[in-house]
Amino acid sequence: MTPNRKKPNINTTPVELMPDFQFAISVDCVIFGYEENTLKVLLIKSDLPAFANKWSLLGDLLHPDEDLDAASYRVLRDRTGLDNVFLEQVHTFGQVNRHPAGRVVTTAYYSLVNIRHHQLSQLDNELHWHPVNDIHEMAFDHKKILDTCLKHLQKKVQEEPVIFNLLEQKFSLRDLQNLYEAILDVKLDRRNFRKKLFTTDLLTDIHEMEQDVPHRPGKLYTFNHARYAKMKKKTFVGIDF
Amino acid sequence: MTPNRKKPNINTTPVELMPDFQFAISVDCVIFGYEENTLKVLLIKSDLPAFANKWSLLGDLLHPDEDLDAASYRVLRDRTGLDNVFLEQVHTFGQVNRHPAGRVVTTAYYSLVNIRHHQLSQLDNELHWHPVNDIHEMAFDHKKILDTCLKHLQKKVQEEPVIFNLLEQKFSLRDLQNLYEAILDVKLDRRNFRKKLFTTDLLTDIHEMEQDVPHRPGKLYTFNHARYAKMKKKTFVGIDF
DNA sequence: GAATTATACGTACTTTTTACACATTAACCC
DNA sequence: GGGTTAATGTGTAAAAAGTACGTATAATTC
Repeated sequence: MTPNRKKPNINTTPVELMPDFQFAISVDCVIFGYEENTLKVLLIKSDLPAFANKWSLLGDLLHPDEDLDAASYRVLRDRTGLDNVFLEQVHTFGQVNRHPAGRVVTTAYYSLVNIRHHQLSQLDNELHWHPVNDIHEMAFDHKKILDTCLKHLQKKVQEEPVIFNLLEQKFSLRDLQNLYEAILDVKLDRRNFRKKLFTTDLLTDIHEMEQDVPHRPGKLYTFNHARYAKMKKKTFVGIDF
Repeated sequence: MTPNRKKPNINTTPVELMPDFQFAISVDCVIFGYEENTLKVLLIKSDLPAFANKWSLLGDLLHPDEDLDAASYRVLRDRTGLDNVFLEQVHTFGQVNRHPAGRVVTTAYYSLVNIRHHQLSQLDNELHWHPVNDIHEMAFDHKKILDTCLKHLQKKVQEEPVIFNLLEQKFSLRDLQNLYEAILDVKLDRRNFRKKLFTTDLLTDIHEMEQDVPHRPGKLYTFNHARYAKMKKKTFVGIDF
């Protein structure tokens, strides 16, 4: 636990650095979005020859004077222009040979963003939203990271109302149900879904209706952040397996 | 994401190493045990002057040719002599100044062991089991790590039957309930607890009774690993917040 | 052997989950 | 403009799970 070495500086010899301070650390962000009834993830074409034409998560190396969490926020901000978005650490991947350029341990985060709230940088023409279910091969161990984050998301949306980060501010119950179904990959009963959601008391009826839909328009709601903040956290004590 | 540098070797200059490969990575293990109706954690006296007389988690630096998970298993094996025990990654802590010796990012794991199944090394007279609730100050950011892992454990024991790792192979329902109560810090109704546990069908009645207890002896049970393995994982789909 | 204490078991009540049916509204098509 | 289509909006009964709680039994202690 204790690296009894002084902080390396420009005069530090390699021998002094070795073997403890020879690691690189990166963060990788699984940025989820939702569009056309489909859960998507933002990917970039890998810039490594070893992974030519493979898609890669958005990541970067941790800077020497940067907190780990800050690095993931930086990646997200730089790539999407978005700030103050939902971002959570999931898991750290540290297989010896996971990166061809050397020993790079990476910490995976996932983020939930509203696709329409940002513009992909014009410069980033290698950046694209991909339906999560269409992704089979990726660079590095990124498929494994994606799978891990997706499982985490599936669990999370059932425990906390983070799902609203993926929707427009105003949404119909149908939108919300479609999104749950897309993430969880299940079909839900419409009537029981509505009942359940209304008992949470977190939806505000804004007395507006959907516009330009080719069927009877549904009511629009917003997520009541204030009420959720005040909600006493469910001190769930049960055994459930 | 791409450190375009060659793998460092003994001839690599510091300038080449900087700034990417100047991190150290450690693992820290929160090793939980259960004794005298109390949840405990295995700690060691910090060997850093900066944290003299503070207690510290068991950890070590990641070796250059070692998987991250392997490092945590190594720490556990070296310290407790135990192998094949429950061990799970929880979170990675990467604040810039969390370690006085330099930039060390640490990945926290927690483990559940049976205190009586191992002997603390005679050499490790600085190693002790501490009641979790008595710990207030620790070295580094280890108190925060401990708290994070404890919360994780509290959630986990309600979702999966990992708790049996902390008990003897044979245990009474009272033992089991006491342990749940110690971990979750709640009082449970004895009758409902029994009912719930029996519906899981994971306890095997071995037709033995407690010995040498100063009251009516209870039946002893074992955890049915085989049945749990066969149990189809509860594909829980619900919204619960 | 009476008092104490913990085990073992059962039942009524409440809450949550699940399954399922019908009327309503707006767009579309002829 | 009226019938068709496809979605929204609401209600109710049965099943399952969770909660509260009473009493008999077995072993120890004094």
